[in-house]
Amino acid sequence: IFHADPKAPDRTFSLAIPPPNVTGSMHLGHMLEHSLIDTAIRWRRMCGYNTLFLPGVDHAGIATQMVVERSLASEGLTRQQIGREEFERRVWVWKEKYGHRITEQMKRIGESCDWSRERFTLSPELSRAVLEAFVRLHERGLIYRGTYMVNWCPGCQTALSDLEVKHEDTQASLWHIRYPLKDGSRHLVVATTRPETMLGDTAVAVNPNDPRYSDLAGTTAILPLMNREIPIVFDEIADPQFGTGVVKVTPAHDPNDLEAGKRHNLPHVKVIGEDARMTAEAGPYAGLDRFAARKRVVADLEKLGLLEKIEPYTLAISKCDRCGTVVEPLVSTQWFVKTKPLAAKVLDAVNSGRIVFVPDNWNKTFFNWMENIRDWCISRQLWWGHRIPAWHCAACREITVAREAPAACKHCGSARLEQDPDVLDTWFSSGLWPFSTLGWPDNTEDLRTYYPTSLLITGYDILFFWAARMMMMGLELTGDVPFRQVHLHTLVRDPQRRKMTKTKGNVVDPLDINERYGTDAVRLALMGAAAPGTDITYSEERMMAARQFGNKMWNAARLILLNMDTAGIAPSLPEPGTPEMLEDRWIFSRLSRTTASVNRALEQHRYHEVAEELWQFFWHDFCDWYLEIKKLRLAPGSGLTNDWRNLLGVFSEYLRLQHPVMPFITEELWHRFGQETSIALAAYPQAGATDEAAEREMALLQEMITAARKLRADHGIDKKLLLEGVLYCRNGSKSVDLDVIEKLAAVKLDVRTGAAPDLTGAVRSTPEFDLVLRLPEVDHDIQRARLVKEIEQLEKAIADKDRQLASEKFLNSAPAHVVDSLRAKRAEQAAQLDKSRATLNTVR
RNA sequence: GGGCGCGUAGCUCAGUUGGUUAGAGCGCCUGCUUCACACGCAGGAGGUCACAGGUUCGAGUCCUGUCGCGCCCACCA
Repeated sequence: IFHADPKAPDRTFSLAIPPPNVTGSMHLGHMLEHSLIDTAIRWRRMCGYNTLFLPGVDHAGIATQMVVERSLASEGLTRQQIGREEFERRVWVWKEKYGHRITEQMKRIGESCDWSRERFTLSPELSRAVLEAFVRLHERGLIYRGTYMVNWCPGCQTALSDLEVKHEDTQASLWHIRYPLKDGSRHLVVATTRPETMLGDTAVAVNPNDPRYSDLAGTTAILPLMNREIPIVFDEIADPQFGTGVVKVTPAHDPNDLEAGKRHNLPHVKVIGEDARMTAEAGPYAGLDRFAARKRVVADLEKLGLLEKIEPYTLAISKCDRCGTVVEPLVSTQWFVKTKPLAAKVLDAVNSGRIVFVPDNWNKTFFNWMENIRDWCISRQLWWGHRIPAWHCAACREITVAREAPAACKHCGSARLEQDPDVLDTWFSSGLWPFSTLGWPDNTEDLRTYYPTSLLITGYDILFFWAARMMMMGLELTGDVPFRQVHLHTLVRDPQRRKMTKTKGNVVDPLDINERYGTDAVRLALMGAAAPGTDITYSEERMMAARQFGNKMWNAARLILLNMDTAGIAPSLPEPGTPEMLEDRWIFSRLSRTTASVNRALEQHRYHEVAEELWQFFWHDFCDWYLEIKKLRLAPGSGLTNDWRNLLGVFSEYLRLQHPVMPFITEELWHRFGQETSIALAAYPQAGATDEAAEREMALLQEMITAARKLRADHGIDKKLLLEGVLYCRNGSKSVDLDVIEKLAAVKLDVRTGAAPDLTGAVRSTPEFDLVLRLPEVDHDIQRARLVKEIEQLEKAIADKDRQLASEKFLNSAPAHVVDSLRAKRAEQAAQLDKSRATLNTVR
């Protein structure tokens, strides 16, 4: 999140950077953030600017650091002794090695020492904000505690929110099991993908409108293996179209069954425990792992002849996002946030345009999610994080929620209180980030100045986890939006286009990439590839290309500095002079266009266009043409001439324009050109006027030079060999800068007005000019081949236009400017075609 | 099951509201160790824009369908 300080927009800059490991996936944003951290540190060191670092919320990251500290302690070392770099290296290694198994590790370590959980939280300011947010939401009835079906991860040993559960299509089986009726008359067949849960069945359901089973009212079935009598109930839960139309009801292990159970007052039999093993309720299966129990149940049913059939079945299996363990739905008592009222505020904010997504690809998905949002389970049974500020009374079993540990139970006055052992979902505190970092709940100067923030930049993969929660929390707790715009950037994928995640191990270390290619090159490469809406495939080639660009900038700067020295000018960036020469008028016009495009692209968050425009301008306009021409003008000992002022003016503006993309090289060059203060403080360029006449004239000049080079290249003539020739200009020769053409094309030309009387020899003809060169030897085959190809292309282009121009409908319905420009282009091409044909005839 | 997106040069990708001969980088071919840069310069080859229809004077761009690929969301046994 960038805050522009409204009090001093040109002096102050502040930057809030979330830690790179919040989700474990590799973002474009993370890579850019790393370079921003570099930049910010540099700025602060350099000029003492108001660069504000705000605390992040990476609990797992902090926990990892704790583990490393702990392992150091066992070696008798401290963090200070080994130094920051070595410490960070070890943290990285540890993360690589253990990744998602952090919970397990933390528990082991936590049990073996006396660390209190509070040590795992971050800043006291953040803890206070979390506490305050929880208490206020609780007071408003937006946080409640209840017993519901939750997603339980046996790997992490904690409850999860819906978002932390990922669905994966898997080839599984559908087991059809016979449940005999109590009277022994027949049996019902139920289908299930989780046969072990049958041990917890408390009913069998059929659809009330299903004629096949209308005679079953009031009857009971015998639950196989457990030999328990269970009622047969009529409920919509059974779909007559699916399978046999009979469904087993397991209220303790399935959300739908839980609802059905409520409707029919069915008991809950919890046969799978938090450890993923069968409970005592599972009778003979108690103690077995759930998957082992599944095998045993199936085998036992088989033995009893109660297994009707096994069908292959594709099902979306639920797995824990963090550790990949198959999630078990369990009835459990947890804390929840009531999300509907919060979501309503968010929907209103987005609908009314107070929050805008850029690009808007995700609008539809976002609305869909918000409209169908379910309550958010926020309690976690982890070993780090913010403790829930709730105290359980041992006397009356009631709960007291308070900002500070209460001395007595609010309900019965007992002092036998114990704090809830659970901690909060990390995204709960993350959701407070935009304002907790500014001093909330206090009404601080920072909060008044910077809130709401202007822009959130984040990856779409945490849109719901983070952005949506910040909106809900912000609107509820501060009454205003946390940010006005959300730019959802793309993800960087690995070369096989897979998402980069720590669990897959296909991540790259941004610091390492920065080291290898240079931070600026990495930024340029990523920005150039970051077209909104589609992901970036990580490509080393792109990094290398961007590095070459950096070198090109560096070398161009060297050229300028060397020549300044020769000219007797101290390194400086003076105000631009008067554009008198064609190349000056042209480059200023091109620069204006580039500046306009870049500013527009920045506003629209089209960063790839920024990178491309800047690349194109610098390499192919500034270096290839402008500097090549200016080199001819610069004289030793000249002092600061108008030529120099123009050159330096353009260069200076370019550096400022490029600075957000490549902060380091531009800053460095800025200082090498004698600037005292940071380039970041210089005004960002705004577009000036364009000069279309200059652009046209320059295009003609370029065409003349290219024509000469092509003739030379076609005939394989040594570049250094000076060629003589004649240039016939249709509209006179006054504006032709002969010197430039001669130098850049290594030719010596007579310039005449009018058309060439004779097109024999090595000739390039255009409607504007004929260039005839005297070559040692003219290869007519080459000449002919080129002309024939040219003629073919022109004929096709003209034929296409003629077809359009012959159509009444086109002439009547197309806008005038389209018709006009088509006619003009046709005339031009026809003229060129005539010239080419005439030349071809002479070659024949 | 619902939603979003992709398929354009050998490779990686641009192409904002439909409008002149569809672009870039890398790679490839030819020639250059010219005093900023061989991480470079000059020139060049290479595309029936996945396929089939449709709308339109005009489609890479809009619509429909097909094929292939990817992502997000989803408690149907």
